[in-house]
Amino acid sequence: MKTAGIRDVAKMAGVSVTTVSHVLNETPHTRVAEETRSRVREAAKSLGYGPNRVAQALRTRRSGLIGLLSEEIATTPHAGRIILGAQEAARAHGLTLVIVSAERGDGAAAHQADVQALLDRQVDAILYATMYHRRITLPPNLDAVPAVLIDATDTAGMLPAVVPDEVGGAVAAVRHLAEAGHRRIAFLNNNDDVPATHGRLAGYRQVLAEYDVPYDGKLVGETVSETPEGYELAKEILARSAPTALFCYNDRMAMGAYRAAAELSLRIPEDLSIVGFDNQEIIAANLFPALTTVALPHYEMGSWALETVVEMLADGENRSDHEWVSALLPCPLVTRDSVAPPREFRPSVPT
Amino acid sequence: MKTAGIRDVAKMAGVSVTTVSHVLNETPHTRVAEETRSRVREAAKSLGYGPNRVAQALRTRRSGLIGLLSEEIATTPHAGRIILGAQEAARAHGLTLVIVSAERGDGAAAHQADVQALLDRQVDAILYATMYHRRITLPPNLDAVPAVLIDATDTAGMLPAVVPDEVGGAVAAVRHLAEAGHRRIAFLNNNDDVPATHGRLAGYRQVLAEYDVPYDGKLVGETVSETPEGYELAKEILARSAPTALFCYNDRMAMGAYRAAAELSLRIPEDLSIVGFDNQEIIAANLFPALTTVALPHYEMGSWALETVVEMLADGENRSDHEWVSALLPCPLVTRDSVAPPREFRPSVPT
DNA sequence: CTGAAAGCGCTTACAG
DNA sequence: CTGAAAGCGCTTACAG
Repeated sequence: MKTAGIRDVAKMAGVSVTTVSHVLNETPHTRVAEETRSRVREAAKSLGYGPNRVAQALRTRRSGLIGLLSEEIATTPHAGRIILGAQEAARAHGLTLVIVSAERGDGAAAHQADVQALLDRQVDAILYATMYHRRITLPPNLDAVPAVLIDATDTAGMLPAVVPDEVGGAVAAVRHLAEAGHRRIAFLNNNDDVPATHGRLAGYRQVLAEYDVPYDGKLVGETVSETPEGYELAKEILARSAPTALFCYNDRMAMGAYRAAAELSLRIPEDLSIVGFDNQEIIAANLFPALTTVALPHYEMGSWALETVVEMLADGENRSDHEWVSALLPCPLVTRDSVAPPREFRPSVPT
Repeated sequence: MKTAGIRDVAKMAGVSVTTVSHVLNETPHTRVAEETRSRVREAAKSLGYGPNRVAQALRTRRSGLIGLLSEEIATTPHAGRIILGAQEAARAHGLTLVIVSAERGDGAAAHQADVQALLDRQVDAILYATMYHRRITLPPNLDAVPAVLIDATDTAGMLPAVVPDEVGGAVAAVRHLAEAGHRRIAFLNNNDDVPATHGRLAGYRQVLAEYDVPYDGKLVGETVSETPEGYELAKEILARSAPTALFCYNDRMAMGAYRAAAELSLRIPEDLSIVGFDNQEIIAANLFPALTTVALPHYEMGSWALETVVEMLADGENRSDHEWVSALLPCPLVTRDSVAPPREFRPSVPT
C-alpha cells in the first residue's frame, strides 16, 4: 500500500504531470482549462494525494522547515510557550518546525554542531532561543540562513532579536501598586547580571520618579531568585523597612515572600501587597491569595520570530540580516488577588 | 556562497561521486583503498561538506525525521520533558524531531490533518503524545507509519504505548508514609474518570492491605484536582477524620492541603505528613517545607517511545504494530521534607 | 491550453 | 578497487 504520487494522479486524470503540478500549485500565469483543473483535483482527492514535501524541497531548494534551537526545553513551561507560538505561526504558513534542544550554557561552539545538523536538514531559517533573557555569542555557522534570536540578543548585534520589555513590565507592576496608593514599595531583586535584573530595577525607579517618591536603598534587596532566599530577603526587608508592598523579581521569590508574610502574621493583601514577575501559572494561580504578576510574552516571542523569519525569507535579497528590526514585546500585568490599597489609604467603606 | 555538494568533494579528491558516497557512508562490502578513503575524507572536511539530508531522504526513502504530535505543549513542563527525552534519543540515532502541537481534545478527526502533514513530510515514524494519561481514539491515518503512544493508550489497543505506572507510584508514596509509621492516611483523589484516578486509588488500597489497615471511606475524598478544591477537601477530611498523613492526587492539590494545614495550625511534617504526585518542581521544591512527591517519567517516556520506534523501523518487516510490547514506566518517589513519623510514633529523641 | 524533458543532490545496483 | 548511469518525486523553463 504505497502512497499515491503525482504520476498516479496524472494517469488517473489523463493529463501530464506538468499539468497536475500546475493546477495543484495554482502556478501563476498558467492557463489550464477549468474542466481539466477539476478533473485533476478530483483525481488527487480520490487518491488521497499529497505532494511529497521531500521531493518538493529538493527541487525548489526550499524545505519549508524552520529549525528551532532551544536551550532548556524541559525545565519550565516557557520553552513550551515559545514552541507553541512558533509552531502555530509556522502552521499558518505551511511551514514545519524542527526542534533541537541544545545543551545549556552559551557554548557557541557546542551549539555549532546543532546548527550544522539543522543546516544539513536544509532548514530555511533558524530560530535561536535561550531559556531566559540574556546576551550571547552566536555560533559562526548561524549566518548561513536567516535567523532570529528569541529571548536573547547577540553581543555582535547582527541578528534581529525579540525580547521581553523588562522595563515596561516592571513599570506596569510598580505603577499598579502606586495607583493602589502604595508609596513604600520594596523591590526584591535578583543579583545576576542579566537584562531582567537591570531592566526591572530601572522600571521600578522610573515609577518612583513618576510619583515623586525618592529612591530608598533600604527598600531594595538582592538575592538569587530562589524561594528560600526570597523568604529570607523578604523577612529582612519587612523587618527593617516596613514596606506596604513588595515587588518581587519573580514568582518563585514571591512564593518565599508569602511565607515571610505569614510568619510575620501579615495578611496578603490587607496588610501587605505583593506583585511577582513571570506569571508561572502553576504558582501564581495556586498561591493563596492568587498572585498578581507580570507575564512574559513567550508565546508572542515565538510567533514574532517565526513571522519575522518568513518576511526575511520573502525579502531576503534586499536586506542583510542586521538591517531587520528587533522587537521589545510588552509584558502585560496579570491581575489576581494579591494587591489592595495600603492600610493608611484604605477607604473606610467595608467590603 | 553556496554550500559544497558531493560533486565538489569528488572533484577535489579526484574520484567519482560513487566513491565519495561509499567512503563517507562507510557502505559495507565495499572495497576502497585506504589511501583513496583519506583523500576523500580530507576533501570533505576541507570543504565543510555535509550530505544534503533532503536529497538523501528522497533517494533512500528514509527521511530520518520523526514526527512528534503533542497536545498542550505549552501548559506544563511535562510536554517539554517528553520532547527532551525524545529529542536526545533521536539525536543519538541521527534522527531529527519535528513537532506539531495538536489542538487540545481527543478529536481524532482534527488530529488527522496534523498526522497527514507529518506524513507528507515523509516522517519515518510518529510519536503521539497526550497531555495526561488517558485512553484515546486514534486518527485513522496514523497507521501509515510505525507509531507509538506516549502517556496514552488507544481504545483499540493497536499501538504500543508507554504510560506511567500509576499504581506503582501510589504504592511508593503510601508505603513511604506507612513505613514512617502512619496508619491513618487520607487520600485526596481527583474525580475524573482517568487512569491516574483509578490507578492511584488502587495503589493506595494495596498498601493499606499490605499493612492490614482496613480501607476507611471517610479518609478518602474526591474533587477536581485544583488547589482551592484541594484546600477545601483537605480541611474537610482533616476536621472529619484526623489523619496523620495526606496522600494527594497531585502537587497542586497538595498546595491546597498545605494551606489547610496552616489554617488549622498543623505543622508539616511534625503534625501532618503530606505526599504529592507529579513532581512539578516549581511547586514541590518551592513549597515550605519542600514537598515529597512522586515523579512522572516524562523524559523516560519520550526516550522510550523514540527507541521503540527505532526498533520498529529496523524490524518492521517482521511484526505488525500491535505485536510490539507496551511499557509501564516507574514513577519514582522524590523525597523532600514533608514526611515525618506521626506524633504517636515519634521516638522520644529530640532532633 | 498542454506536455516532454532536464535536473535538484544524493544512493545503489551493476559493470568492469 | 572504482565509476557510469538510473532514479527517488517533484517543478519549471521551454516548446508547441
